[in-house]
Amino acid sequence: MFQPTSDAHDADTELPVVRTLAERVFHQLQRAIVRGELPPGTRITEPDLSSHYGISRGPLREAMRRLETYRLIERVPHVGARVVKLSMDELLELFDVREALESMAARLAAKSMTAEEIAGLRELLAFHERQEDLSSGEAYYQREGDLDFHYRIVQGSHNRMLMTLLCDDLYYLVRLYRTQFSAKGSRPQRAFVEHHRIVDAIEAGDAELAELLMRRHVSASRENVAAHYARTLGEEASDSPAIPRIES
Amino acid sequence: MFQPTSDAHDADTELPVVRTLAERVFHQLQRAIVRGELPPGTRITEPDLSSHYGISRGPLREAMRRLETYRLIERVPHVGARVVKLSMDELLELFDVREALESMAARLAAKSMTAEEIAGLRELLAFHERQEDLSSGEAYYQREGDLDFHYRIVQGSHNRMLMTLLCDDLYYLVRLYRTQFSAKGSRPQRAFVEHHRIVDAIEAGDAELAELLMRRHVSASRENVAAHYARTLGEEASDSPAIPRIES
DNA sequence: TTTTGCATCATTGTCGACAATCAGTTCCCG
DNA sequence: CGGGAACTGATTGTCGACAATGATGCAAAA
Repeated sequence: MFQPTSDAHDADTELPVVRTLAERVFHQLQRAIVRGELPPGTRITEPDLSSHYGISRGPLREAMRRLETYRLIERVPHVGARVVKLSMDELLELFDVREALESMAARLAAKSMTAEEIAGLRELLAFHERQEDLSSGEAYYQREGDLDFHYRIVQGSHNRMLMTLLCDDLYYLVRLYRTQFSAKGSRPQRAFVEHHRIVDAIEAGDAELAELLMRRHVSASRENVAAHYARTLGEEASDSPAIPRIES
Repeated sequence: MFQPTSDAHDADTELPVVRTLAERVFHQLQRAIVRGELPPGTRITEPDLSSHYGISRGPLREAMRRLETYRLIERVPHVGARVVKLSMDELLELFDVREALESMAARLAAKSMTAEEIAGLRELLAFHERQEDLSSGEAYYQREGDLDFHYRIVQGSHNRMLMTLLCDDLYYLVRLYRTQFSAKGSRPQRAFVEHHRIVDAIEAGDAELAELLMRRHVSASRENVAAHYARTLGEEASDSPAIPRIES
């Protein structure tokens, strides 16, 4: 049911097992939305999409229904659907939810993670550090690698409901936010340190500490985004969207 | 979009505004499942249900898709769907998720709740106490009133994403668990006291305390369920896994 | 007797067409 | 000239039928 592999965010590049048309077009649409090919607010009409993807409206409606549950589109009966338009308020709300769920995940991970999983986590961090050393570019790291880290922690909680909520339901929303606000990490070094501290606590089996650190980690990220947004909101009084910096 | 009224659990008795057949049959099926009229594990076939409700398979499939997102049924492509079968492990997982989300909700509620909302909360508690005094039956309280309290706290967080997750996504799962495991409230008095303490903290604007109390409240409920389950499991000489202890 | 292969069948997936509803426009009336 | 009601066009909701897939049972062979 779940595929606790490390490369969950590749689920849209290498199409997983797709047994039905609706599933295929769902993944295609999801990828298009997350990548920004379908800009937020775009109105989605069933005839257009069905002809574009070469399928009938039946499977397309099922795909759209799934997109709705992932909160990537919003539908109104008899009116239509449009790609979700994200506001800064909602982004901050998402951070609160992540803080609650991911800190719980860290607590559970400290008690449930196996030695192999912890080793893989350390390896992941080392890999990311090498990446940063080489290209000094935190672009890839910030965009995907960081999510990989959080993703593994959640998997390590061994709580399937938590995994579903965070990795299936909220994961693509986080990615969408990053593309929409063109997130660039503004504090990769501190994030690296915090990641290491969290792994330390998990390895020591210190659930309390792991939870606290993860909580601060997500909270600091939230404050970073909020502060940057308030700053950019100072000079601009127009409708030009602010470009906040999002990290982890 | 949201209806932050106090009687959310009546959403299935008094049908809300239903603009489409799929919505109507969705609510009917949801109600049937939560009430236990469709026992867990029941295989659901589209032709049967479509003829039973007098609609075609199109809207029925849409209703089933929504039920799937609410985790009330499980579908497998080309195989079929069945009413979700709940295990004790999953129930405990649900408690962990609730502990994380509802404690966050209490924290936010302590900072965001209006005086009117707090007054309504106190009124709700007083009403429940009178109910208990009158019939000395914690049946209604345990089954619905308690959820009402938690529901209002979540609404008081003023975090729409949190509200959606807890009240829309997980709410009916909680109710289903209660009917399936025939939850008997074994500690109504303590729950009452804890509820009052939580409201006190919220009224004082003490976010930290409100969060901690809610966390302990949910955790205690979890331990209560786990202990009761372990006790009833005593006669069975199974390899019952140890119930992990969660401290707050 | 057990196992394997096949055939049948029920159920789900998909499609095209029709009906109901809504948004935008135009026309009429005050 | 402005406001409101009806019209038009498009889009969504619904339906029945066909195709594809997986499950079930039987029969034949080892």
